[in-house]
Amino acid sequence: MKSKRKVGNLLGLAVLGYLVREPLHPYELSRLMRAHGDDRSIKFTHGSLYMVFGQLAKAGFIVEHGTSREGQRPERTVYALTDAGRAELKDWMRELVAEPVHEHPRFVAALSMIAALHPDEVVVLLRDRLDGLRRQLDEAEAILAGADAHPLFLVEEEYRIALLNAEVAFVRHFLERIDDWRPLWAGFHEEER
Amino acid sequence: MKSKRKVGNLLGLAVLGYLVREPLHPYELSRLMRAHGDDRSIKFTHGSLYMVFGQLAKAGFIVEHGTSREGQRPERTVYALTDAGRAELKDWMRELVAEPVHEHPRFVAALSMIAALHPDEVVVLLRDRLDGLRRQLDEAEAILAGADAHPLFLVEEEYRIALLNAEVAFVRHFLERIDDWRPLWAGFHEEER
DNA sequence: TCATGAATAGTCAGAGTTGACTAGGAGGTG
DNA sequence: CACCTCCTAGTCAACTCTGACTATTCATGA
Repeated sequence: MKSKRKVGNLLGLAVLGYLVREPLHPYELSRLMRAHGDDRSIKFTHGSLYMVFGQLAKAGFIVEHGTSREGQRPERTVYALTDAGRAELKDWMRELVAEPVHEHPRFVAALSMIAALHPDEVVVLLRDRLDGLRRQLDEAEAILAGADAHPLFLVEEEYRIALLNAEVAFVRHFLERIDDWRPLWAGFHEEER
Repeated sequence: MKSKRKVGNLLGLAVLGYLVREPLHPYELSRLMRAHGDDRSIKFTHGSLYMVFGQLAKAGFIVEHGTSREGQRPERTVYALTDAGRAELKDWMRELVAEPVHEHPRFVAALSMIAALHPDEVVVLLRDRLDGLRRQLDEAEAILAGADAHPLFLVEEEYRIALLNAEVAFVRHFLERIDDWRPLWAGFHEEER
């Protein structure tokens, strides 16, 4: 019942998604994705891209579609999608949309151990965090405002903004309650001079 | 300027956080963490725990504190925190609380390629997702209601609930707008029979 | 009392990931 | 026209992680 995907890296999904339109070589895809800002949505380094192409080929989702060369540049291996690849793309997308998965954001880890820091310090740190969240919100809103694409293609940025706003609200609420908890909380830190 | 932590796995942070109270051996910590429900906050498998103990020891954050044995059970290696480990715990916690980091949830990847699916199908999938989110919310709320700990020690569950609610609101809003976008969106899928 | 299963304690192969490195071509500058 | 830097295209070693596996002991009950 453990049926796992042959390629688990979400970068593989992006590769399938681009190859559905036209055959590409890894380096060109790398430029396309950077230009399109896909590194905001999908973790992606230059090195892992070649890995993923190899994995997708081994799994039969893509095949070499010949090589091309431009000027005296090195030869480039162009890949095209297979039918199995097209099917995997659809199936994978369906799963990702329909099934929310319990994830592990870093802030959750920190919150679960927050009592390890003194409340006075936490107040300062959370204010810093609010500044950082504000910067991320500004960045995301600038992207929404500056893009001329249809909102359908910016929906992931809207989602990110929704989560950031929720986090801001949570942190503010947390800050308000720290005073009530201070007596108990500060007690854990008494032996520290 | 790239200063990286010697141990990057957040499970290492949890280990430091527990050892600050008392020396433990890996297996016992494993039980403690499961009993405390820490697997909801920190990704954590039995195997990786031994890895992380090894890494922390190599980095000088913990040291062997002798071995113990109970009955005829196998001998257990007990570890204790060092001063460097105590410092790392504080420093790491400060970073995690103060600096929000751009992360890559799976749903963001799916949203960034959502046009690859037909809008009629997306409507169905998103309703499934709402059901799943509802289940996760019920679970989290049951944990809040059933625990008798001080709210300070449940704050990570409150954060999770805040994010889940934000996602529910986002998905509902998305569903409402699909009709407006349908003409354009369905156009991408015309050539498919 | 003997089997069965659950808990204890840990190892390890294989898969995945990161980031640094190579190596030549194109473009710009003084 | 010599030099420098960025771009193109890809490889690879080292590190990390996952999950399956081993081997022993304790508890249960038929």
